[in-house]
Amino acid sequence: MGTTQLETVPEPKYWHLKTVLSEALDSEFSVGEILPNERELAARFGVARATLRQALEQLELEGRLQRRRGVGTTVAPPRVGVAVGAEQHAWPGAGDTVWQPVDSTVEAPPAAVADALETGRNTLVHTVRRSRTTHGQPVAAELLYVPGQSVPDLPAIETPTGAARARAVLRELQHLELEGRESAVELGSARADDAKELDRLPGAPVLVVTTRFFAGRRVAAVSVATYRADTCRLTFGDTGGVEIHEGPERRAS
Amino acid sequence: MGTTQLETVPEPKYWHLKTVLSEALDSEFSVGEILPNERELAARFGVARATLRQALEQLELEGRLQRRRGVGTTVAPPRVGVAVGAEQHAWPGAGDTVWQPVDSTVEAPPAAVADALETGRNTLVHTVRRSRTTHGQPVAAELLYVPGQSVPDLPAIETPTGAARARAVLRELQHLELEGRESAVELGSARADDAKELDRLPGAPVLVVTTRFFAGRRVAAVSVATYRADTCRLTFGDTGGVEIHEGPERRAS
DNA sequence: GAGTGGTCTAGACCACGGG
DNA sequence: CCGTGGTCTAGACCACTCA
Repeated sequence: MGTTQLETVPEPKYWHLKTVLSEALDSEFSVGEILPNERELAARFGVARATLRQALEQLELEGRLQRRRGVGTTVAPPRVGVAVGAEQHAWPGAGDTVWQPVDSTVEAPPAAVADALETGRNTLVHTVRRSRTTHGQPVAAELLYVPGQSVPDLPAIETPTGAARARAVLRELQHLELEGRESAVELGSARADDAKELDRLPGAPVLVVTTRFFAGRRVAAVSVATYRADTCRLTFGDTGGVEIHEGPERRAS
Repeated sequence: MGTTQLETVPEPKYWHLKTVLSEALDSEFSVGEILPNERELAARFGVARATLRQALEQLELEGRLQRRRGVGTTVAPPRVGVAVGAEQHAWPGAGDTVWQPVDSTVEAPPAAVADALETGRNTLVHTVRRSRTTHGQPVAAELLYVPGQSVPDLPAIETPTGAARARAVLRELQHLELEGRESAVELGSARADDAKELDRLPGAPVLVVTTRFFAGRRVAAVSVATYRADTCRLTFGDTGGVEIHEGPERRAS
């Protein structure tokens, strides 16, 4: 008896490091500032570089830091709020300024999308690639899947090039009456193509927003949008597209 | 000349590993099955354990695997869709079956919440802790912040114990006419208390849903709900709370 | 070419769960 | 107790950016 053994929970080093760094970021650094490099930080805290990196990874995941190979680690600006699923009854691309059509093809969608579209697994559909930027930074890459039935007049006006074709598909889509939409958000990791468009490395954490558009009692289109999880806060609600809040918002510690 | 140098992109080992494992999961394993332990897997693939772990981490992030210390690595079931922000005009706790009141206190909210509430930084508010489970598994932990003005009759009926007090606050809230709500989703990492409630380690990836409830042209309450990012898919839309889809949904490879 | 973050190794020990 | 995943180390080399 006597060995009361308080504090039986030895906090992992990287967790403690993260806390210390987080407080230092709040008090001693300003947005955009470059931190000392990893080798020096590790030495300064008396830990192995791998351990320090574990702490940095967490802070990057939380949107506090931004790391770039060959450049360094900088203090990230607060996450930007991006409106998602506003304009409940507007088709994508209707007078859109935030999304830029990039390309368009005809191909067989991945199985999960085919299921959501309720078409057969091997049915060809139109695809439209779009990218979204805010404040000059890429924040999202989207792939929109449109079954041929949803744009019956398209083949007649077959346009050759990528972006123009994309716009044509979006234009045809406006002819349908949109009845509703359903969205889901989940965590994913960036595929190689998305990563490139988002200016991140493959495997970077992303928020995947899957939306089903309903028209004529059918699923008229499916969109899979990939948002940078480190820089974005997705906003929903009755705001009509207005961003909820701006400023130094931080989660409770 | 002659050294045409195709494939100048040496794919990282862990990335390739992830792909190989992912395909193996699809074809050779079924949900709940236990994988060989990390040391054996690493040996089998001829890589260091740390490298293998990097691949496993990614797969866990994508909800394909579940790892538990002292137990092993198992194949995760498909993510469960949880409805968020349905019933646009219902207060939290109105005949709720998915959320369980846990506790309630009076305290000063964190700065970010105080800002969202538009109360002063040091104003005391009621807090209500709730937890959400699906299929017997904990999926979310919520902290609801309610300024005293929103529940003016509460002090008179001061109830002592935690869960009962939580229910009392929620009941008082129903008296207000809810005008709308705004939600935002972002990636975070679980704090120690949330992690415990979610049966995860601290730092585990979570989807943080911040909701502002409006009544009487004011922000009447703010909710910060923390969902397990590995097991959850958050659904929004005109579904009235019905889950969007069930089944073997997988993102495009 | 110098300096950064990204990948990888081969070890060690620890915390936890279950028999 | 044993086996599991979680943490940590001290190195090495690679890929990228920029002057």
